[in-house]
Amino acid sequence: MPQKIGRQPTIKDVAAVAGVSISTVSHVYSRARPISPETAARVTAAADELGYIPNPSAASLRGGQVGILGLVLRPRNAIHGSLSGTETFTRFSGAAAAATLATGRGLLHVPNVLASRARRVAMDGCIVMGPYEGDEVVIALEKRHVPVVCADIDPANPDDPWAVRVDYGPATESLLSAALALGARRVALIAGSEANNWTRSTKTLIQQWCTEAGVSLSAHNLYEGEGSVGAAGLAYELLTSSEAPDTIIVSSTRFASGVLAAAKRLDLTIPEDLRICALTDSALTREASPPITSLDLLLEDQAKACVDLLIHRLSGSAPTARPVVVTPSVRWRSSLAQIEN
Amino acid sequence: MPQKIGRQPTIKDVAAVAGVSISTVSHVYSRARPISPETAARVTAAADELGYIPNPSAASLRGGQVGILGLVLRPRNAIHGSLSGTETFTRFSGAAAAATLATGRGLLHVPNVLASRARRVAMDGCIVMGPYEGDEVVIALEKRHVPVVCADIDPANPDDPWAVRVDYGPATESLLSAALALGARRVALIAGSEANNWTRSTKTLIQQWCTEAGVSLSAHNLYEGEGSVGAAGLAYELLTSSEAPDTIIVSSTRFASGVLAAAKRLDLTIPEDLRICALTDSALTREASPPITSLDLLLEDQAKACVDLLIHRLSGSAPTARPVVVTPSVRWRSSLAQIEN
DNA sequence: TTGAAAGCGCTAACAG
DNA sequence: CTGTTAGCGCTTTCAA
Repeated sequence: MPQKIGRQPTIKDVAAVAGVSISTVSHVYSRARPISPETAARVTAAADELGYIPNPSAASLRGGQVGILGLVLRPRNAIHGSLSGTETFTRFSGAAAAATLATGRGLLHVPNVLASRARRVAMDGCIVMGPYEGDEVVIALEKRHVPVVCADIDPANPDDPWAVRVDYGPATESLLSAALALGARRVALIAGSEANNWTRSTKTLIQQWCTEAGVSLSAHNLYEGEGSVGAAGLAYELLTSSEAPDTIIVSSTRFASGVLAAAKRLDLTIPEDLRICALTDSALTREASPPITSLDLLLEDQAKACVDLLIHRLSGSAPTARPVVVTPSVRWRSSLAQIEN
Repeated sequence: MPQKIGRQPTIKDVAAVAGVSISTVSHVYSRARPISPETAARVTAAADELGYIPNPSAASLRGGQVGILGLVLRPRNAIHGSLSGTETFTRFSGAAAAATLATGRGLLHVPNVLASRARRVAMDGCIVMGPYEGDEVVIALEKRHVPVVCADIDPANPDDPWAVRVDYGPATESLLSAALALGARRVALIAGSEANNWTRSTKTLIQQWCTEAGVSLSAHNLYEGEGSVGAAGLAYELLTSSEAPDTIIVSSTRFASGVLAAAKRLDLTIPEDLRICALTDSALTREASPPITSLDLLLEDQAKACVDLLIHRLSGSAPTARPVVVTPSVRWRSSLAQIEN
């Protein structure tokens, strides 16, 4: 019986044309059981003739996987910001896509999990980048029975075996040591306002280090959306106060631009009068004058590790014995030079 | 009857607990018909209790859409190259993701459509960026009955109503006019080797313009993978030949870096001795010394237009009366200054 | 090596 | 406003 017009051919049509049962056609495509070469050829020919393509939704309905890994970028400024401000996210997404595609799966930017108006989409598992403390997206996803892997831990869930951990310790420490060696005595931190581990953990590390080293620290939080203008204002205020810092650490690279602007306005020489460094890297710090020393968060490594870990999780295996850790490194530039040994 | 253990709750379980029929449960989620508030509440409560989530594969099986738009980046150097070389693709992907998410759908990086080992994934439609002439991916997708929208036309299919067109004419023209006004008499073009419209169309436009303007042109093709090193070699060769160009137009921004290196090696002053411009833009041209005049392909506009056009196509509407066109603009920098009027 | 048949979880007539 | 029921297209036992 020929294919009915106006309808996409189904496995039934192919079976009819090839003169076999639908289960045979199914097995030709799923390769789940041996099919004689002749039969396979007949089926393939019939399928080609009809333009048959297995329907992925139907194929996965029976409990199979859909071949899609989800990705959710949590930081509020992801995607919607301008290019330079979102380099972190484009680097991560691009690397995650490359790693996922290499496995034959697709990578999906998942529509807002918390919005009831957004479509519910099928996925085998999901990567959540930069989860907040007790992240509601992670919770919602788990409620949907979607296995999740996080890039950087949820601060409320530090022992999650299904997170790729980011160890900010070594890089933060060498940043501070270098600053100290260069004469830093009064450090100011302009951190973002997001309740994620990057913000939290670096802040804690810096506080601890300063306490131990006997270096004074004034810590400030600024919403990332304030951008360079907001940071310039705050930096100007700090730098003209009676207890002006000699070193400013910023989280976002836009904040770095702002601090640079404030320093210029005050005619401060960098790094002599003021040392600056940033806790992430982008074109804004690389191409600033002077270029700004920054943490490279190794987003490509993080993304690749997340994809690997998620696939591991999907295989049903137990978590790896030791956690997956990525250790950011410092990109030394003239705004805060490395100590020569 | 309580939910069987070890199994995800289905619509049936919810119906049983809520004491309603499965179609009622279905309609509570699909909102396809009115449900009394009380019933809806009972259903929702039961669903919450059981942790029920509608299965997206089953929901779409009936012929509905899956809420996913696919994206395929055709140029060979997409994704796999280094960051600066792939700014084009990250800009496009990021913008496409943002535009898609804004509609409540997800954006999927589609696993290799041509590889039989890659998973077949469900999608409602697909954006193909930078199709080749008679692109086999587009053909394969259409064979799968996936509606396609292209970013930039397939050179073999110039009248495709389902493509977002990129009009390179005005920008190319003003680039060349500026070069002429600055004394250009011998132009060299180092174009990429990809058989896409960007490569083809800009080359043709440049050839035509040079012929009409009586400017000599030597056109060369170089595989994008040769990068700046390859371009430096070719540029050095050209610049030391008896008929050295006074203006070099490159397609990729890596080629621009190479030309710059060759010029430096030959101690040429830019733009006095040699004028340079690029047919796309990236950090490599923005941050070069001197900065290099480039075409901004307005990837964000292209991506947004593709998402809109694809959604239009999915709605079953006829193509728009007039084609969707994006017109790139020139970013004037010192390597080739704009004419003052 | 192949076929028959029972679903997978949900949607959408149709009936009330 | 709600229930019944027949599939959506495919996978997967169970038989042969």
